[in-house]
Amino acid sequence: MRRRDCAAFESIGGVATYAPKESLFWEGDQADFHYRVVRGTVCLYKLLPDGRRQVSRFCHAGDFIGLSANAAYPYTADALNEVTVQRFRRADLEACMEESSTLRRAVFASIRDELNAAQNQLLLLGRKSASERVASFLVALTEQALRQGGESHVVVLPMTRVDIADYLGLTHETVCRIFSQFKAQGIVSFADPHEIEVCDDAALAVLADGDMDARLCA
Amino acid sequence: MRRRDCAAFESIGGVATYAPKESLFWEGDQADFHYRVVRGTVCLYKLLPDGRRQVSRFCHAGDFIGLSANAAYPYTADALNEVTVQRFRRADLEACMEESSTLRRAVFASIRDELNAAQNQLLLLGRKSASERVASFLVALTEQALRQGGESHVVVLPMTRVDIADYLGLTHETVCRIFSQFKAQGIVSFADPHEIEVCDDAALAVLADGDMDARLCA
DNA sequence: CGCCTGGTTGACCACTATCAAGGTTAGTGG
DNA sequence: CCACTAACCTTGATAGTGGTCAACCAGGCG
Repeated sequence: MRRRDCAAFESIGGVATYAPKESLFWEGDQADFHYRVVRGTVCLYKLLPDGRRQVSRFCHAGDFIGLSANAAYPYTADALNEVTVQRFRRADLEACMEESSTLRRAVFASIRDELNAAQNQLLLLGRKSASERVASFLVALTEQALRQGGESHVVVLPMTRVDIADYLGLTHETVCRIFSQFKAQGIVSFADPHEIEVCDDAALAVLADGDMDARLCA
Repeated sequence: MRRRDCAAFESIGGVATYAPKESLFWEGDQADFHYRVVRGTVCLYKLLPDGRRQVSRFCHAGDFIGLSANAAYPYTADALNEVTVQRFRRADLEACMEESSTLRRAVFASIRDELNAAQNQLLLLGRKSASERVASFLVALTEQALRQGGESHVVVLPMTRVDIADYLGLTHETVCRIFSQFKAQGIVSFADPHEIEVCDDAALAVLADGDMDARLCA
């Protein structure tokens, strides 16, 4: 989105900040606002009545939140760390979209990316083993770090092991064990559990989806 | 979408038919077309290199296919039975969307529904037990049958046990076993494995997500 | 008639969840 | 500055759900 195309868009959005563990909204709340992450990481999740939790997405700078909502939010959104967001009244964003085809395309592209990511996650949850899931997670994080201009192979994890487990459909114990196993195999290395250095990204890519071709691209 | 709002939309779409097991397109194909199902059921799925398969959606009459595609289709689409679709050149549909805000809203609502469904499926695959998955599947099918004006409690399954298993992240043996178990418990009943009568939809709803409140709604 | 696909059921086993204990770190209050 | 506490992380032992392997049945089609 070029600046001039979304002057109205920029103007309708107020800025809000949230402390770690604070909720932007709860599943079932009336969805009056859309959000866009400016800084920090937001965790979106659904709960079953007995407390089982599935994290559907971690949102980083630039990501929209709430685009898929109908009347009510279909998930809860928690800030994982210090988070800054733009916040728009839904009606305002929709009005703006009527005006600007550029904004329309941006929003459309965003929701399409979200859908693609969800479909990849379906494959992960439905068919991958625990170590494949963790490897896929690390691969996705390194790719994201690269896109954001990161140079080193160190991935920063703002979320806890429980958050990761609830994202990957595992338990936190299993996530721990597999991180340890990858460490023992020399695939990753870390002292701080929230800063993981990827030592062998080719091996990780192979583990992620059994694709031997990934090695050729290394 | 009212008829007059989408005259152009109707006019750009050619009609195509596919035989059972025929593919509309393959994952990785250049995504030149969008589709809309008129009749029959289409199965969308992704494959891992070793052949493991995850069905991401079954598409019925009215569903759009391919809206989430970027340059390439992110999944393969197979006809499960005799299928009729409308087929649009992507560029044409996009041009039409620039013109008609009604079409835009319809497409947007469609992709939003798809995203919501995917997020529910994430919860199912990540956190539900085998019997909860099968129960959820049957509940979704009965709800869909109701929306389509169906009166009886008989659900028609155009897909095989393998398709269901690949949708629910299980094996076909497990799906069979749980159908048999539900039958033994008097929750469903069937002679033909593709026509399942739901005898106790309240029990099914409870099984689907452990929500005891579902009983109150019965 | 015989093959092939799809469905069902059983026996066994592996992967990952569960339960449990201990370690580390950060934050808090004395 | 240090003791205390509460999260969070890690590792081990055990168990259970669902996968794997195998056999058999039914129906459709060449």
